[in-house]
Amino acid sequence: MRWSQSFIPTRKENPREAEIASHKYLVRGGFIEQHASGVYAFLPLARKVILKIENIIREEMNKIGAQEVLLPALTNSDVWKDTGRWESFGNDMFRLKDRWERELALAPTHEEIMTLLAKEHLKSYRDLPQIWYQIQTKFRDEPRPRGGLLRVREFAMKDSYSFDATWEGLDESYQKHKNAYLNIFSRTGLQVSVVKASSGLMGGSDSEEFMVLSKSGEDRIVYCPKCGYSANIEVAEARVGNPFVQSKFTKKEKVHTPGVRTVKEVAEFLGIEPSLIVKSLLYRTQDKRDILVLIRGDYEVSEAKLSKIYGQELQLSSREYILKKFNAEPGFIGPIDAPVDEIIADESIRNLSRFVVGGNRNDYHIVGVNLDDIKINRFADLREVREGDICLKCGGGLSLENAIEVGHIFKLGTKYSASLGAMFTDQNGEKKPIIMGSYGIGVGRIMAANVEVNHDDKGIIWPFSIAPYEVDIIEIDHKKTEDFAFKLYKELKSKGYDVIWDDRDIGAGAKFKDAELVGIPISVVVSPKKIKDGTLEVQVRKTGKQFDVREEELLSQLKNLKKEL
RNA sequence: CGGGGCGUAGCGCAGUUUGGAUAGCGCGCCUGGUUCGGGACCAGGAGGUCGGUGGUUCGAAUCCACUCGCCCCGACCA
Repeated sequence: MRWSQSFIPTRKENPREAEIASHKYLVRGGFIEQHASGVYAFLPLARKVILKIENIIREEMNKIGAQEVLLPALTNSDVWKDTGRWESFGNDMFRLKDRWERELALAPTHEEIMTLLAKEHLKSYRDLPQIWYQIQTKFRDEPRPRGGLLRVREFAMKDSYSFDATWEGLDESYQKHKNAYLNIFSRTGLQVSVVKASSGLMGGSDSEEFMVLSKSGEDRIVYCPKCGYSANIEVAEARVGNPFVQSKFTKKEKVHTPGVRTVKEVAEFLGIEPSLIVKSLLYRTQDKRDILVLIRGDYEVSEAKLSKIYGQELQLSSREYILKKFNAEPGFIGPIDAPVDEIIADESIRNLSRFVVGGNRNDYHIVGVNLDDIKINRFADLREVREGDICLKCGGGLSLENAIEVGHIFKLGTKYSASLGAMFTDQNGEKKPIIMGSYGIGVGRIMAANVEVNHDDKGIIWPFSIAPYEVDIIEIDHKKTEDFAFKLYKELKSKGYDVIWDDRDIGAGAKFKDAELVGIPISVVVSPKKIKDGTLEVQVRKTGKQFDVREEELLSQLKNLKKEL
């Protein structure tokens, strides 16, 4: 391709709305253009990158025997109602009506549609196992799109689904996907951590996420540098830092604590550690039960864990509601004689004694409290793991890191097959629900995460495998070297390189800047002076190295560079 | 949905506090010329419903109300 004829609208300045590197550079480099919040147009360069990523995905999926399909994005509401997700997806699902007022949805994912297809055709254990996948646009009405391509409302996803007759078969299909995913991410130039994850709306048992460590990521993962344990913070488990503590108070009594309502203030006021305070938080379930959550003062409640325990979203109660219910400010509520339906306590308070709780009356706390003084309905792990907590597996100290989720695999089991009646007949003539798995990859996120991880202050640094072009032929003075450059261009193309020829009649500086911004791995500079001596200059984007090569050595040099990049 | 911010030429911004005449600047774009190894220079030029609607006023980019859109921080997910 000639640059002069390409549609590559690069810009000198950062777009107003972009804050993170991938967003800035993808817009500045002329890859993407925003159309609406969380909706982007993909211009030629981005399209090329995406196609390269998709092809790598296809190769790896086909390698494990998966077959590509393409299902509708516009779907009938019935299927969603059958599995209950018409309700549970809530506002995240784009819904619409046709001219006959029939309800439709733009599919946010395809478990239902795939399962229906399986139901129609997979009738016998002889038809199993199967793996079907597609690369398709999904629609989710995200509450808050952000970070350019990191969180959008319309996005390409590779989603695959496995259908097995046995649980062992599911394990195998799952493992195949895991291996394929590791290949895909490594081939697209990403280092990923595989972490235990919450299965959320998908349901099912095991699930793991593929995470790219990046400060722009909106997920947080916990990992143990010693033994390699890693998990999404939503499900991460750990032992508390200092497990047994007893306060200086020797008997239970009410003390006046005027105006001190936060844990920090109470700790300072009473002269004790925050870990000796038991924090009480009031939550409300969807079915309107009041749950008092108790947790050690130096920890935060994980609402993800809480929701999992109750199987529904819990809402932290408002100040107004607490005032009405307790006749006290939120900072002063406590578990003793609390007017609630249930008291649930985090494991972190199990070993405490003579601790401090709210007095359920403004400006009062109760000190010297023991667990016997409280009627706790149950204990559970409700804590959000903190930096420095202790690894359950090896006793090492845990670390926290931000990450971008680029893939997620689930063992679904029979949730969808059972509710939609996708049954097969086994060898004994028994009808059983098909055992399923579902596996997703965010295609656009691979692109964005790549830029997050691979960039410098000049622009993007693509890995060779997914670069929009592999080689950029840069002419210093187009008028003088056009014939030479054209020959070189044809030659490199004939050797299979994806090459762009910067034949524009503009200053060399601008061409270098564009090449760096757009992130083409290798530039070959054609200078009128140097070609007289039979040399060309090679510039390597990643290392910043520049060196001259003899014309006849160019191809072998490129071959070597290709291996490294 | 709660909190914070923004909307002025294709892009990035100033002007709004304290209302006033032809709404500015840089980049980009067009024409001519000189240049040609790190976003060139000179000369000339085009380009605006000041997000929208309604109001206040002799007069609104500027004040008021409503509204639309976008970004960032918190609860979901690829």
